[in-house]
Amino acid sequence: MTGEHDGAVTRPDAPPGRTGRPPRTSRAQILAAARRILERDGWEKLTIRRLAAEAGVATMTLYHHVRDREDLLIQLINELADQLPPPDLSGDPRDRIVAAATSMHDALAAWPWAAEVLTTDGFLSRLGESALRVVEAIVAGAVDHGCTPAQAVHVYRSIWYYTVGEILVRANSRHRRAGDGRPAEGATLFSGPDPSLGDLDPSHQPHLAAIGDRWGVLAAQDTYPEGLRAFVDGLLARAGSPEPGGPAP
Amino acid sequence: MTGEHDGAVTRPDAPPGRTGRPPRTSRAQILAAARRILERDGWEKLTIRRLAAEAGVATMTLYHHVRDREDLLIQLINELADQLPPPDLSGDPRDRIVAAATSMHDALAAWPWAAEVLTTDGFLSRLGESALRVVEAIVAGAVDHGCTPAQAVHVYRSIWYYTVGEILVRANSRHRRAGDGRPAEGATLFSGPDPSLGDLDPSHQPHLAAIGDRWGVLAAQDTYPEGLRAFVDGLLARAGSPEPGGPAP
DNA sequence: GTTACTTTTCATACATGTACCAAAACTCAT
DNA sequence: ATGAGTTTTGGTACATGTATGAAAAGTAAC
Repeated sequence: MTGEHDGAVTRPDAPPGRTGRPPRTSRAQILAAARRILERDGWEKLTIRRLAAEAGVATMTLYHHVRDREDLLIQLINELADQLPPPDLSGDPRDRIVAAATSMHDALAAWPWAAEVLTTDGFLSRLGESALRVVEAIVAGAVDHGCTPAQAVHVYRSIWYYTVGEILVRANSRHRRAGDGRPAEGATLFSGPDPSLGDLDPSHQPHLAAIGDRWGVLAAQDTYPEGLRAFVDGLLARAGSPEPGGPAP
Repeated sequence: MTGEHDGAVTRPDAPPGRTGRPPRTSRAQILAAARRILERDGWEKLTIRRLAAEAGVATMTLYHHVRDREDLLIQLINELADQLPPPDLSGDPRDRIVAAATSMHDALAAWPWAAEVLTTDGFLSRLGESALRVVEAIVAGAVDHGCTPAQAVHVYRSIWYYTVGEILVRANSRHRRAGDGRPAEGATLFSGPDPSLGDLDPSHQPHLAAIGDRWGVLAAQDTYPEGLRAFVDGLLARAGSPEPGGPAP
C-alpha cells in the first residue's frame, strides 16, 4: 500500500540519458523467451518464474521490464497483433464491421490466454497500433454508416463485450478445466458443448426442458460471423437517431 | 496428475445411506461462513484458507464440501439467486427478454466475483432453479416471439456473451486493480471511464483520434437496458427464418 | 583513481489454491 | 464389544504472483 515498488520500473527499452547500470536483459529478450515458452510448452506454462528461468535471470528481475504479469501479456498481445492482416477500410460499412470483429474474434480464439488480460479496464490505452487498427476499423465502419461518434463507440463496445464474452465462455474456460498443459488441439477450441439440460423439471423450466438434449449441440454452434451480423444490424438500425444508450455530452 | 482426490468429494449435504464418519461441518455452515466473509470483509477476502478459519475447520476440510473454489462460488451464486425476484413471464416477449437480461446483469454487477466463475464452460448445468429462471425467461420470450428453439438458444447465448462481457470488462476488472479489499462503492461500479485516446496519431487512427478525449466519457456510459434492446431487435428480426447462426440439427 | 549516485539484480518472504496422504472418527454387521 | 469398512480431518508440500529491500554493477563528476 505504501511502497510502490519504488525503483525505476518498466522502462520501455532504452531510457534516454540516465546514468545507472545498463540492463543485461532487454525487453525484447524477455518477450522472445515468452514466445518460446508459448510455442514449446503451451500458454499455461507461461509463468513468471518459468519465464525468468527461460530468460536466464532471477525471477524478480523480470519486474524491471514488465510491470506485472498482466503487462507482460499485453506486450505479447501487441507483438502478436502485428501479424494480423490490416482490416479492410473500404466497401460496405456493415461488412467491414463484421469482418473486423471476426478477425478480432479469430485472433482471440487462437490466443485464449489473451482474453485473460483484455477484460482489464483501460486496456485499450495499452494496445499498440496493430491492435488498434481493428478498433479503428469498427468505429470507422459505424461512422461511415451514419452513426454519431457516441453511437460508434457504443457499437464498438457492444461488439467487444459480445466477443470477449464468447471467448471467455467458450475458449478460456475450457482451458481452465483442461487440467494439464496445452490446449486440447489449439485452434479447434469449440468442441465440448454445454451439457444437456434434459433432466430439468418441465413444470419449472418448460422451454429449457423442451430443448433438453439438443441444448448441448445448439450451444456449441459457432456464432461468428453469422450470429454477430444479426445484432450488428440491430445496433446500426439506430444510426443517426439520438440516444444510442445515452446522450452524447 | 494421477490421483484424483480419490475420496468421496462434494456430497450434496446428507448422503443417503452411507456409513462412515458423519461430518462435523455442514455445507450450509460453510456457505454461511462464506457469506459472513463476503459481507464483513468484501469478496476479495474470500479465500479458501480464510473461509476455513471462519468456519473453524482446517483448510483442506473444505474440500470435502466443495470441489474447489469455483464450486464454492457457484454454490454461493445459487444461494444469492434465490433472492432474485422471479422474472415476468407475460407481456411483450421482447420486453420480457430485455427485463430478464437486465435483471441478470444487475445481479452480476452487484456480485462481481460471480462473473469470475460464470465463464466456466458448462456452468449452466450447475445453476440452481432460481438462476435458471432467468435463462428460461429469455428462451421463453424468444420462442413466444416466434423463434425456433435453435434461434432461441442463440438469442440467449448472444445476450449472455454480451452481458458477461460487459460485467467482466467494466466491473470485474475494476476490482482486480482496486488493490485492497472491498468494492469502491458496491453498486455504482461504473465510475471510472476508459482512458482518453486523445494522444493517438490521427493519420493512423483518424476516427479514434477524432473521438479522443470524449472516449472516456462515452465508454463509461451504461449500456443496460437501452443498448441491449438495440441488438435484441436485430436478433429477433431473424425469428422464424432458418440459419440463425447455424441450422438446427 | 576515488567518490557519489543510479539502476539492475536477486534472495527472501508471504498469501494463495490445492494435491497427497496418514491418522482419526464414526457406523454397521457380526 | 469387536473388527471391517468408510468417511472426515488436517498436516505438509508445491507452484504461483509479487512486495521488500539489500547487494551488485555500472556511469559521471572530481
